[in-house]
Amino acid sequence: MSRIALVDDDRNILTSVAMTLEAEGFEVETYNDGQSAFEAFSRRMPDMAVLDIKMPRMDGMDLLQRMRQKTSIPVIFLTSKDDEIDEVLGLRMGADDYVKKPFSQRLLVERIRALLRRQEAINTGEAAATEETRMMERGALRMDPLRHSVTWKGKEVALTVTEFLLLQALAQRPGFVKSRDQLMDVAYDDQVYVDDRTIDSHIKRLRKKMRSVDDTFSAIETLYGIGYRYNEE
Amino acid sequence: MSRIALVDDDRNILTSVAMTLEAEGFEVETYNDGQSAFEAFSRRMPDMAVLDIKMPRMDGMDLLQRMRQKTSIPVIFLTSKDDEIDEVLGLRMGADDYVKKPFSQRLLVERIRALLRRQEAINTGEAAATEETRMMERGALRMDPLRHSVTWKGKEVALTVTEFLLLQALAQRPGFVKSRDQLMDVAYDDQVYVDDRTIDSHIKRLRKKMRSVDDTFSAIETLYGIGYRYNEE
DNA sequence: CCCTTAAAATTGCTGCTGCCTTATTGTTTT
DNA sequence: AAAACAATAAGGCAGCAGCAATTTTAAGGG
Repeated sequence: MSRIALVDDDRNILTSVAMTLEAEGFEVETYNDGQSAFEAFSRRMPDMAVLDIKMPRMDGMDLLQRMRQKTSIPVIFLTSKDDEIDEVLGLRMGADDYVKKPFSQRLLVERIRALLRRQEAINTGEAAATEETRMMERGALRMDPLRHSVTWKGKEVALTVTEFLLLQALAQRPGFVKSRDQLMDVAYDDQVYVDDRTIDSHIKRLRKKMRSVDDTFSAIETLYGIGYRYNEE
Repeated sequence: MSRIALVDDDRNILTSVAMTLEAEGFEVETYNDGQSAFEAFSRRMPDMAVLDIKMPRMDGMDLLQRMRQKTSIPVIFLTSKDDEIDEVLGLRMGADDYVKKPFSQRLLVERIRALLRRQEAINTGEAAATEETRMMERGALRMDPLRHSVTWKGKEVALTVTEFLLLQALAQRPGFVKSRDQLMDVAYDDQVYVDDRTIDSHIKRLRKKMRSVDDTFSAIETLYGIGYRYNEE
């Protein structure tokens, strides 16, 4: 069974997440800071590591950098601020995934499983089908529901949860209209009513973000009186 | 079966809520503005009314005021801004309840049912036990989960959902400590992790709001290293 | 083709949340 | 006691969501 190292300065995260992971059948070791984790790793390397970015003594970035000189085990970052995410994504510093705080433990477990599966596939020489199958590609749009990451015309676009859900619903069937009501159903729990114009607001912000990548083509079209439609170019 | 009048300028609310209420077995009539509702009411009065505050031609406040000259049927206001709520509460203008937008239809149905029950009890001369049974009283604190309203030392205090849940959990057992973990369980879905300090933040804001009513006594006590405790005076 | 009206886009604002930083308070050690 | 350490409080900030107000765009009727 896989041994997972958990490094975070918040003891509450450590114990709580550790319990969850152990319940899921993983073997877990926990560390309060990068320094002590690093020392332990030099004695015995875990199968994968979950690191908080911000920590006393040695932060997640430093730790990863030093780890990478010795090993290539999968690493997941825990991040709280958006600029930290940018750093993880932008610098391509060797992290395999990241999870934004506050996070659901269910999600973290999913990610861990996904990475371990991929690792397994690599080790046995299989094609890593997991990532490919979950990706959604529609024209120049690539969405990864698991990682919650979106690429538009090759560039990473940071979407909020609501924006992501709406875009996903629209892109699911390019060329078909979706009414605001249908879009609400996707983005909200049943029974919760929000204003029609609120959907418009989210579409507005979506368009703005996509426009910042390419302002010559608008993928989300308005059907006057009906709703919205996603078009491939 | 009860006839309910629904008055709102947003057609989406009208149709959506009307459908729900009809599915719940109510007889529903809808109006786009206060003026037409008023005219209809003068012909035949419904058993109860749900009014949007802000409307063209005649707004909910005006409508209610005119209605009150003829009838005392239960009225629920739909409000979106906090100052509107203050108005409803502060002016005591004869509304029986209010629901904040965005609202869940389930909640609205609950409120309607509650008011109709109370009305029924009044008509038949029974004691209206509904409100009393659902109220929670702990010392100078009164909490009404259904209305989501809180009174501290006689004064209305506006709490957010999270604050309400935390205070409710604490006040449930005066004199007993609750750890941050326990409080998290109350306020958050299972599996979602938030920082310990975030609980502190909510407690901070709770205290601040309660302090603005009375700054000589603090009902929420800190147990160093343990958690928080609610004390009756 | 212009005018009217309805729908949608945009801008801007507010409330809630979560976390960070700094200051304070409480606890333990010496 | 005083110092060292840990936990908490206070203030403040940024992201997100939802809505309102205003402007712009589209549709339909003369």
